[in-house]
Formats: sequence, structure tokens, C-alpha cells
Amino acid sequence: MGIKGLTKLLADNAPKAMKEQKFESYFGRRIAVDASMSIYQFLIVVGRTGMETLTNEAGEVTSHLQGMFNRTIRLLEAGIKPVYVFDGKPPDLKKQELAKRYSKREDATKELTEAVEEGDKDAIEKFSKRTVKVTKQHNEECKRLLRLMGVPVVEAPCEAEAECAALCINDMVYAVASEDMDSLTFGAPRFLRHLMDPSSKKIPVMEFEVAKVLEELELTMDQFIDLCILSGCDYCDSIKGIGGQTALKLIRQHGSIESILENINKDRYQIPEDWPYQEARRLFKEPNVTLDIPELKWNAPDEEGLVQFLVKENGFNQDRVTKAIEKIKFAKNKSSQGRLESFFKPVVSTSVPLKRKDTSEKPTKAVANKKTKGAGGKKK
DNA sequence: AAAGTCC
DNA sequence: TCATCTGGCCCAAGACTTT
DNA sequence: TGGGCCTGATGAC
Repeated sequence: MGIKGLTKLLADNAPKAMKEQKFESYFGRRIAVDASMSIYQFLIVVGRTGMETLTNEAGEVTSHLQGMFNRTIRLLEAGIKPVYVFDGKPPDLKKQELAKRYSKREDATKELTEAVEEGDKDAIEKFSKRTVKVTKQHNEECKRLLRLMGVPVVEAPCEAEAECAALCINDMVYAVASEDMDSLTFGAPRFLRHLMDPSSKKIPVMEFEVAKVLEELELTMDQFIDLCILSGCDYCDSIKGIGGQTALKLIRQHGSIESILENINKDRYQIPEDWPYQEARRLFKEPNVTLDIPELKWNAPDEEGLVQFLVKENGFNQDRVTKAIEKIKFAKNKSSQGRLESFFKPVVSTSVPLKRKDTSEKPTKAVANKKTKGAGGKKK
């Protein structure tokens, strides 16, 4: 996933486009998150020891629910309004990449079997993580959980990252939170990394603005997309011998992949056969996304429903769930006091006009900017 | 901080 | 020589509570 | 799975 080496490339060549932010500064903001990516992480790490995970009485995994539940509460307590976006059907060009992952999981499964036979605990630990796959059922369970929590869910027609970017482009959310750099390639105007980290670690939230990236790299969005493709993306191979630096130089020099292909020494650089860079470009530029979604709303939690689902069906501790529900309600009250959208920073500079998707009607969620000196103390 | 628990 | 790309290796990927 | 760090290979200057 993602664009190879893009973080470093931007750090070296567009440092002003990235800005350290505090977790707290997103109070009152709507943030889109790729749900499947989160679920994947939870399945790998939450409560896992070797092949053991958290499970309900039926022996079904509940790690993803535990992770999703805690994280979402954490976000709500920070006054953040999360929108979870679920993957739809992957584009054909990603089939290769997905096949690669599938075969790696196969390999890991074999190695895991061997490790189990040999009783090698370290190896079991290592390989069991590599066999993790997010299933339809995991996704559906998380959707159910989030709806019970009163948190909006969006079902993307295709790639969740692309849908997240589209929500942001159309002002339905303030930013996209992801670890995946291709959010920028999809054109998410504001993109946050490490939003979830800061509690335990000291890594600050890193905010990228695509407009500043373009400004500083002196590229158009189309050129930036070409740069990402050349650097290496999920949709097609890159050219051997061309990494981020060279790609940037070439794009600046020639302006597009077509022009580069006309001008570079083809003996020196081996162009892949059947290189679908144009198709890849189209997937970034005009991804299959929808804006035809229900209004994003953060409702009160369904307390009975949560108890039924988490406690009765999945063996969660009654007390903990009850307390967690209280946290949600408290967080809701707090943020509905500040409902008139507090903001702590002077408004974002939209110096460079962002490219909008062609949308006839804009949901015009014009955020009321009202000063609210809310929520002083963060619970610690 | 480190270790243990969540289910 | 210097810069850059590559490939190999290692790691870590949650969040909360208690000690 | 990606990212950081290291090494060695290979052009670029």
C-alpha cells in the first residue's frame, strides 16, 4: 500500500507542506478513517499471543471489536468526529498486488504450520501475524458496532482511501487520517499521519496539505500523480533505476510520464512491458467514489444494543462496557456544547485553490466558525 | 517504564 | 567520488490498567 | 505490510 518513499521525498523536498500538530487541535473536527486498515491492525496486535486472540464464547475473534471500540471512544473523548470508510470492490489493476499478498499469506501459513510442529514460539508469533486477513464478517461486525455507538459509516464503492479523499475534497470532513501516503495521491486536501499514535508514543500528529505539497514541489496535481506512479504505487510497476529523487527531477524537467518516455534513454532505463501507467493515473485522478451517502451524523449510543452486542454476544465485561457508554455520552455532551464548531487555530489557508471533483451540488456543510473556549482540561 | 489484561 | 537505487534484515504495527 | 537502516552496485558529475 502506498507510494514508495513518499514520506522521505516530501520531508526532503517539501518540508513546509508537513506540519506537526497536537492531537487536541482536532477538537470538533470531522475526520475520515479507512476502517479496513484499522481492523487489520487490530487483528494483528490486539490481545494476540502467538495464535491466540481475544474471542467470544463461540471462539470467534473479537480483537477488532475491542480495538475499534477503544479507539473510537478515544477519538470521541478528544472531541473528534470520526467517519469510518469501508472498502468496496478493489479495482482490477490492484488484482496483481492483491494476488501477491495472497501468496505471501499462503507462504506464511505454511511457515506457521512448520513453526507449530516444531513448537517454535517466536516463529509462531511472527508468522501468525502474517496470516491475518480482514474478512467480510470482521467488516460487518465493526459496522454494527459503530452504528450502535452512533458513529457514521460510509461504504465506499471501491477503494476506501479514495472515498476518504473525496469526502475531504467535498468538505464533508476536515481531514483524512491514515498511515497510507496515497491519500495525498488521491488528492485529500488535508491528510493526517500518526493521529492515533500520540498517547503512548511521543510522535506528534503530522499534517500534510496537498496544496502546499504541490506549491513547494512546483508541480500540478497531475504531475504529482505521475511522480507517485514513477516512485512506485500499488497499481503498476515502476521503472528500475528510477526512485523518488530521479522521478521528481524527470517530472520537473519533462512534465509528464509521456514526455519522459519520449526523452529518456530507453537502453539505460528498462520500461516495463504492458505498463498500465495511464490506467493507474486514471484510478488516482478519477477514482470510483460516491457522494451519494446519508448525512453524516453522530448520534447518541444505543446502550441496550451495545450491551446486547458486546456483553451478551461477545463476552465483553459488563462493567467496562457500561463505563465506556458513559464516556461516549459524556464526550457527546461536551462536543455538542461546542457544537457551533470551536476552532483553536486561525482558519486554514486555502491559498492555492483545490481541485474539486465535479459535483453539481455541493453538500455545503459550511462549518459555522464560532469561537468557543471549550473543553479546557483534557482528562489524563 | 514495564508488565499484564482486555475476550 | 557523490548521489541514488536496490535488496536484505529487523521491527512494530492497540489501548487501558496495574505494578 | 511498510519503514528505517545498512550494504553494495551503478550511474552521474
